[in-house]
Parts: sequence; structure tokens; C-alpha cells
Amino acid sequence: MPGRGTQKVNKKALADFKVGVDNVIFSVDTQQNRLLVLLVMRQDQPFLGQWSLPGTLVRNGESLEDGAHRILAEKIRVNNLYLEQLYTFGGPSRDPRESPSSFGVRYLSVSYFALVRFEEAELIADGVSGIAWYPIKQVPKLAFDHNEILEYGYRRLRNKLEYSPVAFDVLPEVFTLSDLYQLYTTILGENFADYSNFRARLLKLGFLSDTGLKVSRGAGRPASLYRFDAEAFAPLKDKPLVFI
Amino acid sequence: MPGRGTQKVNKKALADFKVGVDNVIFSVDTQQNRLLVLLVMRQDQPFLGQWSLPGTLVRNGESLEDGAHRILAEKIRVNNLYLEQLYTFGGPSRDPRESPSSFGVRYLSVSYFALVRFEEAELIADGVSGIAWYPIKQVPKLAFDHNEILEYGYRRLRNKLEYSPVAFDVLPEVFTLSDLYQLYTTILGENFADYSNFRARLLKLGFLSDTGLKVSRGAGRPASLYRFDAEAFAPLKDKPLVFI
DNA sequence: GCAAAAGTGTTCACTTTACACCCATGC
DNA sequence: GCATGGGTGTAAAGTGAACACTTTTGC
Repeated sequence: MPGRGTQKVNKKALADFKVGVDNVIFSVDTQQNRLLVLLVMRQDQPFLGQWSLPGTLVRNGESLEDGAHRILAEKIRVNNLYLEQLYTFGGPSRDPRESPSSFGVRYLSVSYFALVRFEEAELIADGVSGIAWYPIKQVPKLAFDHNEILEYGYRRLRNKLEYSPVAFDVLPEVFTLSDLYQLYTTILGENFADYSNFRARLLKLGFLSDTGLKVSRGAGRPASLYRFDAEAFAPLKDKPLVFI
Repeated sequence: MPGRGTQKVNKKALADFKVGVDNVIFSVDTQQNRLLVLLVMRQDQPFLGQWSLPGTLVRNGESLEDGAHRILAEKIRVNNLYLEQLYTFGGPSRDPRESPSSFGVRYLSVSYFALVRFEEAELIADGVSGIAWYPIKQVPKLAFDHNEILEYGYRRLRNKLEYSPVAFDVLPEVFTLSDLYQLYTTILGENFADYSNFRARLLKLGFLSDTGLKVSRGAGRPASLYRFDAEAFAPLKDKPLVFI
């Protein structure tokens, strides 16, 4: 086996890899206007006891996406899920299990980007493992290069919000237009259209259907509850859209 | 060694991977208005004698991007190069070297997307290997899942053309505005602004500098030669831009 | 009644689109 | 001269940003 033990390593020999899948799972707490990311406490070396993105190593006969689904299912139960591949991080020595200067097994991480609904997502606490939603602003130093992966995922989220309907994968199934607006402001900051213009644009696009229901939250006029209408959106799928 | 030979395989055991890097290298022949992709003839099994994307397996101590650069350098000499990671294809049995129903070594492909200038790119013919620019419309059936990878890269190219200045990585260093316009029409089709409006928009953005030189191509008024001014573009880098 | 939140409308500046027209060259 | 491609200008339509205003609720 090349690159192992006492055997002399050939610099030109092919590297052997284990492939990991790491998920950046986002959610939004509409009540508190916070963007959340799911972190788990590591149970093994290396980085035992440190927070990390939920990840796993790919098994025999399992596709990358299968792997992503597997860890996800081990950590939370969800009805709705958006999942897409993010990026592949594969430099040598990104994992301390790789013997420092020699050429042992390499660890490569294919990262996935996931969106779930906070209210529907039930965390699976197995009694041992730590698992928690962290507000993006309060994420600690993570294991491996996971802070970098998270940052990459966060950038992707901000981009996708502007031109694709991913907001409706984190919002509850019915929502008010100010829920939607506040989601955009908490994730994107405040550098875009005011509420009135945002509202007018979204309604004109025609894929938000009024459920007829109203919800009253304290004082003020009750808000209409809307639902994302996937059928009405379908013809717009390939058109360049602007949600900002 | 798990998953090999007569040894019983554990379905839950970790898969062992070799990691390949495959490049989708685009270029444009401005003379003939054709989008080209670089293909190489395979010298080894599997798929011996079939066209494929230029690729290689990652070696000890080599990063993914290093690998991408290495094959690129083996096939062409270029001055200018744009390179970014595309996608990772890693399903089981995407490579016939994986023993069909058992669980041998897996082959995963991290694909990269590259843009080079046709005039400057000198193909390295080593006498044995076939290597050629193929017009995108005439690409044959490729080895592995390379047609799928190519399709993915092509989509990325079309997207990037609309909002980032990648056109200037495939155009010669100086070019006319109709060269630029024709590049857009050959890649994107004809569903966007006419020449006069395209021209006005691009010039207003302010990062095309007139070299003062003119070029005459047959009949008609000679065209001004422009150059992409990276410094003038820098402040726009993070702004949302529209080129179409 | 009054504050709070939702929802509507109007204005003005700017961009986009379509198209007509002028300019410089080869033959 | 005239065909050919390069380059400029303009009017009409549409869009986006800012902001004033109305509606419906709780207290």
C-alpha cells in the first residue's frame, strides 16, 4: 500500500482518499429574526469535544448525496428539505489524521448546503451528542476547516436569496409578507428596497397566493397569510428573477 | 484492505477513493465564431481510444487545484488562464474500474472549469496522444460521464457570461466591440439586446479602454480596438453587474 | 382616541428597448 | 457610387427608489 508505514513514498504515486461529506444546514427563527446553522459536538478524535458541521465519511456503495442525506437524517427529522452541493475542499493536510509530512491517506470534504424549516425540524438528541442551532453571528471556532466551509455556504445563501425562491424553504409553509421581508433583512442586511416596494414586486411576480387567512400579532392590522405557489412559479424557473 | 479480493465486504465500511480531476477547458475561435472545448484521446483502459475531458488522478501531496493545473500544463501552454472548481461527481459505479457489484476502490471526479485564449493556447502534441479543440456542437460521445460534466460546465459558462467579465478571458487581449458582441451571441444565442444597446451599456460601465488602434476587416468602417481594464473593473467586482 | 403594524398609491428619475440614422472604408 | 460593417442618437415604455398616505387592529 503506497504512502504508509515504513515504505518509501513515491511523490508521483496516486493519493488514497477517504471522502467526507459536511453539511451546512441553515434555518431561520422567524420569531427572533435569526439565521441559524446546525452544529454538532464531535464525539471522536480529532477535535473531540469541539463544535463542527454535521458530517460523515462516505461508505461503500453510497453516493455523495446519499451520505449527505444520511447524516442529515441522523441529526434532524424534517418534512421539507432543500439540498445542493456546495464545494469540495481537498488540499493536503486539511485533516490532522493525514500524517503531517508523509503521504498517508488524504481526507477530502464534499460540502452540501441545506435549508430546513425551523419549526418543523426536530433535532435528534441521542443523549450523548451535543447538537444545536447556532445563530450565525455566534458561531465558535469549529473543527477542521469548517469555519471556512460555513462562510462559503453563507455566501451562497445570500446569493441564492437574490435570484431564487429559497426563502420559501426556510419560512413556514404559510407566512406573512413581513415575515418574508424580515427574512431578507436579517440575512442580507438593510441595503435594499423598502417594505412597500419589496411587497409590490413580490406580489407582481404572481407566485404568492393569498390563503385568505389573517394573523394578528399584538397591536396593528392583522396580516394576510400567503403561501408559495410552486406551480405558478414553475414557468419562471429559468428566467432571471430578482427578489431583492 | 477493505472491499478487495476475496475478503468479505462490509456495507457500512468506509469507501476508499481515488480522486480524479477533470477539466472543462473552453476557448473561442473569434474568426469562425465557434465555442471550443478541449478534448483528449484516452491512452489507457478504460475507454481506450475514446475522447474525454483532460483529466488526471490526484497524486500524493498535491491539492485538487494543483492537479487541475498539472494536466492543463501537460496539454497546452497558455499565458492567460481562468480556473474555478465546477462540481464533484461521485456516485458509485461512475467508473468501470469500480468492480461492478462489489465494493472496490471508488473513483470520484472533481471537475474544474477553465477559460483560455484560443490564439495564445498552444496545444502540446506529444506525438502519441490525440488532442483537439472541438466545437461544442460537434462533441462526440465521451468517456465516463464526461458529457454530463461538459454540459454542466457549459451551463456555468452561459451563466457567468451574464454577470461576470469572463468574456475577456477568452477574447484576445485587444478586441473590437463586435468581437465581444459576437462572442455573446455565439454562446448565448440571440435573445438579448441588439448591438447598439449592448455597445452603449458596455462602454458606460467604463472598464473598456480604447487603445486608439483600429482594425479593418474587409469592407466597412474600421473598428476600434479595446482592452479590458482590470483596474477600472476592480471597484465593480462585488457589485451586481449585467452584461447582457 | 391613539399607537402600531399592514397595505396602497403617486411621483420622479433613471434604464431599457427599438429603431433610425450617420460615418469610414473596400472595390 | 454603393455595399458593408462600425458607430451615434433619440423617443417611448418600463422600472426602481423614496415617501406620503390609508386601513385595521389592540389597548
